[in-house]
Amino acid sequence: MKKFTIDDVAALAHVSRSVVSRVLNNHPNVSDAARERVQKVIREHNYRPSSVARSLASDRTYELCVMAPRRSNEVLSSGYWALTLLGISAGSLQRGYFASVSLVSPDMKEQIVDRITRHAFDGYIMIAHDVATIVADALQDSPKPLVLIGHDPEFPKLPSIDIDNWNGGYLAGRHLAQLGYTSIGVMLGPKAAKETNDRKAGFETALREAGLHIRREHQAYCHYSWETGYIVMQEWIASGHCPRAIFCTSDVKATGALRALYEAGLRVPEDVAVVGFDDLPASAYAVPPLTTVHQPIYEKGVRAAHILIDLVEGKPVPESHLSLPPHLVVRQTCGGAPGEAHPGATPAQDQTNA
Amino acid sequence: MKKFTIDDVAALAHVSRSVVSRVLNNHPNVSDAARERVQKVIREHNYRPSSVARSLASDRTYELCVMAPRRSNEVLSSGYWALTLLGISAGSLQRGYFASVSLVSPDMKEQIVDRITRHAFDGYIMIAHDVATIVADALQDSPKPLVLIGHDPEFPKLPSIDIDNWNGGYLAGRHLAQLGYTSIGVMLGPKAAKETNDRKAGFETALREAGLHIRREHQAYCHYSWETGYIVMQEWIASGHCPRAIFCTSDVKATGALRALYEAGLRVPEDVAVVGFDDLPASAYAVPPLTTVHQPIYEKGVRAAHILIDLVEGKPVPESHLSLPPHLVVRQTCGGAPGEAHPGATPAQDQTNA
DNA sequence: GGAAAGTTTGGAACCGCTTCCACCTGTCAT
DNA sequence: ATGACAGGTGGAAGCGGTTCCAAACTTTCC
Repeated sequence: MKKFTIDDVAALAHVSRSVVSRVLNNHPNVSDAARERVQKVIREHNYRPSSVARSLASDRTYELCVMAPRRSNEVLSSGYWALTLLGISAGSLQRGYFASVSLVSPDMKEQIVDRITRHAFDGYIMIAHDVATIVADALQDSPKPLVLIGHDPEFPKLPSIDIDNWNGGYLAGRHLAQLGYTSIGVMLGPKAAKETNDRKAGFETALREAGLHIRREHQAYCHYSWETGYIVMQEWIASGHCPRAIFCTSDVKATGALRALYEAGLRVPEDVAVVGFDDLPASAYAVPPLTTVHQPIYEKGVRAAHILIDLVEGKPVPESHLSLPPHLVVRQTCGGAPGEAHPGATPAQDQTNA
Repeated sequence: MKKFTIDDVAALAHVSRSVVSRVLNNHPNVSDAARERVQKVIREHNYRPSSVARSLASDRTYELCVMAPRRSNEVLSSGYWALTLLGISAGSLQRGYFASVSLVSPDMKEQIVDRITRHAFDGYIMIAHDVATIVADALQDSPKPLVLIGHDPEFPKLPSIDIDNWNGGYLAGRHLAQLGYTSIGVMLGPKAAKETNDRKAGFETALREAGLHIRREHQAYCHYSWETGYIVMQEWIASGHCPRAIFCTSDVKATGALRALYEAGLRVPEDVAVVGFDDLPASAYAVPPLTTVHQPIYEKGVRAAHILIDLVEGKPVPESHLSLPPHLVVRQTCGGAPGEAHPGATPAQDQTNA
């Protein structure tokens, strides 16, 4: 069956294909009569212009490429990733673009780079910096714009969006200090990451303000995964001098720690208090529901999409490094004032409403 | 800056563009000398053919469209979705295709359908049937193949891949019955879904074989979400005759139930035993670690991709409704023989190794 | 009434690739 | 020698749109 093309529409509407094209693209200079005839034909035959042909001619694809790390399945299945993508996708759709994901891993580099550089996208979003290092060389002389989710000092010129990690750490530290905990441990992220150091610095500042400090052995650097949280916690418990409260720089690690505490027969928060970071949708349903630092994951995605599209369309982008504020969500893993309600009893719903 | 095109390559290699095209597509009839010259130029100038132009000329895009429900964020952030996508993406990549996701929701129907029908994809994969109902009319006369993840009697002619849900339910029922539980409740999925009924039938068969049955009030139909699991469990607890063991047809609901039990001061499994369904990566880190029916989510994705690509390439597809076997993963929410190790101590890793 | 300006139109080039076809070699059997 | 046939090559016609340009048709205004 022959495809129904713009020429068919033109013929049936008794106009030239130029007119049809103008109708398709909302150009002003089309007479009402012609416009109506064309629209009627389009409607009746359910005609859709080929995006491929259109892209070739106009050098615009309206496709955005989001590159996410393929990494361990924790990152993906924790919900962080899905929520980010959901945000990007929603933001793109609002502006008439589509976001499509490429899972990037070092071993697939060839294929990914190949695809990415084939002029099929109007712009790129990278979730997490390690993606950046993988594809950086392939993209560095790309004429297409690129935005990063998460600041990365290695790529100072790339527009990026992140949260105020220092403040996030500070909120966690102040909460623990205010509740009177003094023996405090911290499970950080990868040592090299900027966000790790920011969260750590904010956290330590809060403790210092309360006259506290963290013992060397209560400080661990580890990946974002359930397993590492679980293992580190087990080690602390086994060591005999387990901290009374811990700050995990991700909910996933906190969840792993929760399991280790449960298996060791320790109660949360009576024996050990826990505060996480991220406020993943699942964290409201942890046992006990997790007190954590909320970051607007979904919104980061939406904003990243808008920034990128502004760049694509040549609009001025005010700030090149945008920072969103985190906030503390108090649930049940830190105890707190007796009689205090559990503000986290209902999971945060804000993220899907946008 | 002018783009570097096939004609530039041709000129530099002193051949016609036909020859370059043949080299690009591994056509046999090219002399070794010419092939080498072309490849050299390609390498030196880092030339990449435009996928857009190529698609227009060949009517093949090597892009697969995967449609996932936009729905509530639970589905997305539970990991089920991400794992499926990961599988599809891996399966596609193996065959030289790319999978890109469209989040489908009724309110976005216009835009989604518009995009989907613009001849930009070689084929489609639908995750979950409700997606199918949204876009079904738009896609029904599409010449491109389509595969479904999850059987759906409404679309009998569509190739699909699923697990043996009946058997999954049976495994859960038998486990509970063997452990000696007699007062058993069940949280099912949406009433209309085929998988709900299959799991229910298998579960009930196992109970019947043990001479057991489920009381009317211990049977609830609800969405896949933490919240509904939480609420239903709370209601059962409040009713005064809470079942001694429950089967939740998704881990997400089971996790919600776990929180309700925790908050009511009930111990798992001592007071109430819980068995889930899915074996999401997070479930190994639930408190307590969740006993559940494992389904090969990642593999379903891989297989779906392969089936679709076979269809795209005109290869014969042996079975049109493929079923994969589930299996039981015993962890700590059901109790069990004393002294029995916890097989779930380490989370299932198989899914990412493929 | 006619020039100037604005609106609407169709023709044609072009985007970068694939693919059909005709043509030109050289090899081999007759 | 002559023909048949294979491998290798370049020319040219698409694929389905956008966009520039000039022509034709209106309207406005002196």
